[in-house]
Amino acid sequence: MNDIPTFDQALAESASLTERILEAQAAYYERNESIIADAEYDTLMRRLEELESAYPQLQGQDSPTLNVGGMANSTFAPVTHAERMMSLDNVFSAEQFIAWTDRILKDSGRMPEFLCELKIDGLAINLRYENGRLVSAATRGDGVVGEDVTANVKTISGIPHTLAGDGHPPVVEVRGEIFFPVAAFRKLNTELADDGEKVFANPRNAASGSLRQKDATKTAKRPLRMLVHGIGAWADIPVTSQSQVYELLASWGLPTSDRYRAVDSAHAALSFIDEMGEKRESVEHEIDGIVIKVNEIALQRELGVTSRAPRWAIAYKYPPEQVNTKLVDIRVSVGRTGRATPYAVVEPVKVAGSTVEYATLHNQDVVKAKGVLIGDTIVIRKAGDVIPEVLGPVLGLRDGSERPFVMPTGCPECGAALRPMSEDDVDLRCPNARGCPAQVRGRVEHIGSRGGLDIEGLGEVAAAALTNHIDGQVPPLETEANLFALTLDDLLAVDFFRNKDGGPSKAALELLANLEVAKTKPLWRILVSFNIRHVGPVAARALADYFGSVDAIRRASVDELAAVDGVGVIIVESLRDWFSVDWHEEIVREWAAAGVQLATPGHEGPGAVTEIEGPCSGLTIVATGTLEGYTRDGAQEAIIAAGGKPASSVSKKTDFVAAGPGAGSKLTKAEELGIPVIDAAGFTRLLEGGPSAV
DNA sequence: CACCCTCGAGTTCA
DNA sequence: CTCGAGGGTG
Repeated sequence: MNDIPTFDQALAESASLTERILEAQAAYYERNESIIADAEYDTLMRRLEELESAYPQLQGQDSPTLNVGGMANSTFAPVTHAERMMSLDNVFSAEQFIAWTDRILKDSGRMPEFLCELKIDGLAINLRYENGRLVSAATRGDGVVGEDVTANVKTISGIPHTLAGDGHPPVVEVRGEIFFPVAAFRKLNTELADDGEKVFANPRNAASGSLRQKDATKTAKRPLRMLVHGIGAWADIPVTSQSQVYELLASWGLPTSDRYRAVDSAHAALSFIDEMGEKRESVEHEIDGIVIKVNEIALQRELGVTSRAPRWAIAYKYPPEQVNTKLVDIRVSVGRTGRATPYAVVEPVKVAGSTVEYATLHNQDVVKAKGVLIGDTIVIRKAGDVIPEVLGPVLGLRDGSERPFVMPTGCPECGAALRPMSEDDVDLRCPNARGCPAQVRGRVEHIGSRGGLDIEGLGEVAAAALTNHIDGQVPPLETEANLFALTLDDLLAVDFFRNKDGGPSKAALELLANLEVAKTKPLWRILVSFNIRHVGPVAARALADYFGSVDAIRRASVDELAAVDGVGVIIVESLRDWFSVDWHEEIVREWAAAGVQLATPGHEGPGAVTEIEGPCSGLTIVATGTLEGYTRDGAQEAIIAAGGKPASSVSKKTDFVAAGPGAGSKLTKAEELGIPVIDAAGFTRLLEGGPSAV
């Protein structure tokens, strides 16, 4: 049975499967009787797993699939909860949420106050206090019977062994969530990986693994945390609202979250949901949604519960960062260096805000390592919230029609035989550097890019228009050698640069004007535009500063080149290789002939570079995020002008990190290393007055 | 020679 | 942003 229904069908089906499985489990574990055959139980379980792998958001933490094997092979003693641990019903959209609030409205006759809180993606735990002393801690299990993890839970800091204050009933059960803080989880995984051990798939698994240690001293070493969010039945509870429950729990010394908000309309609840959705990443624990509860306790009692969930609360589940989609095809693209890169073509799907159609697979080894077949259902996520990444296939959804990817032997664009360029190169490359349209296009685009000559009007589309061979016609550019010799007539031969009336398009005029401007750009940009392997902005700058002209670099000896800071044997080799190719010589010749400035005016010739003296001399500064008043490149230039060194990554050697809104991992790293972080205003002060001005 | 710091290259979508 | 690899340093 491999047919996968739509989300709505899957939702309904998984709910009914879950119910039947839980019933069977309850009968088995509580009353020791089998109400369905083992084989049928297995079938239900497998089907549920299948649905959950197609729609991961269906897998709530109380899903029976997370408790495979039940208590049978557990090393922890079973504990029967005094009161059943309920789960929550889920909604997946604003519409479904409104439908839920409408029902509350209908059932109660008024729109109540709601309490919104984060739904922690951790492990549900029940703490039992007798006369104020913690006597038992148990996992949820199937809701009725859980596992006794008291010894382990007692090692978690922040969980009181004795309740503070008084006024607690003789026996009280407190419900909450144990989680592994995200930052600590990353650190743990790095350490595990360094030691060659298996890493945890996510913080919840890490929490689960850490809690279920036989040896509680191991649990103690893991930085688990807990937040409580509920209290078991208590007939004459001395408070009237859910928010007061939290105050009460906090007054007993229990850890409660401060990220909750009481709202008086469904609309306001949705705002909270949206707001937290955006802040999702900045919370210390993973959240998979928002829990909305009716705040008034009297009304909670009035609304009551169904067999498995209260009617007075609901979980709004965020769309997952990981989604499943179909791998339609694996194709191969060739970049400016000739490298042949396989990429996944997938059925378009929304992930973390944007629709993904393509995802790189890097090279054939990666395709093999990921184990994906064309036709597979695969799991996709956004790495760093931007770049789609294929995680792997959903094996349970294969039906036999999938086929493996075969790396082509020829270049998809020019047909030349692909081969590794050196002996231990895993990448296959198209050897036809001069004639392969894909490579010429890629190089021309690189010349126009921001890191290159920054030519507006020479982007992806224009580069393609200039280099595409259509119906065997010779394009305006055969190689980049002629780029600066382009005339209006050359451009008018291509549709892209013509208006409807046959005249030159705005793009054509813009390109010609900007090519003219580019001719006098700094020497390092020219070097970057040569597309010499291993020579990017930093190496190009070092070379340009030291030698001052293309000619001086070409004539320099190996030793002279290697004397430049940041240039080693590999880069030297690469430079000499480049200059020894005759059609590269032609690029230099033609560009010079077209008036491109191949030397820095006023440069004294090869020699040590005099350091710029400035307020930031000797400082290494990293700029990240959006700094008001600076462009990305502008910030770099400003650092150099002030005598500082702009770096692209944060390390112990970094002196300052200038971070604006949108800063990501570099900011985190800076905080980890205790490096001073400054904002845009501080950055300006630093540039003008040096470190003491900050 | 083993590390750590950087850089280069490829990457997607709005 | 991430990965792999070049360059420099102890």
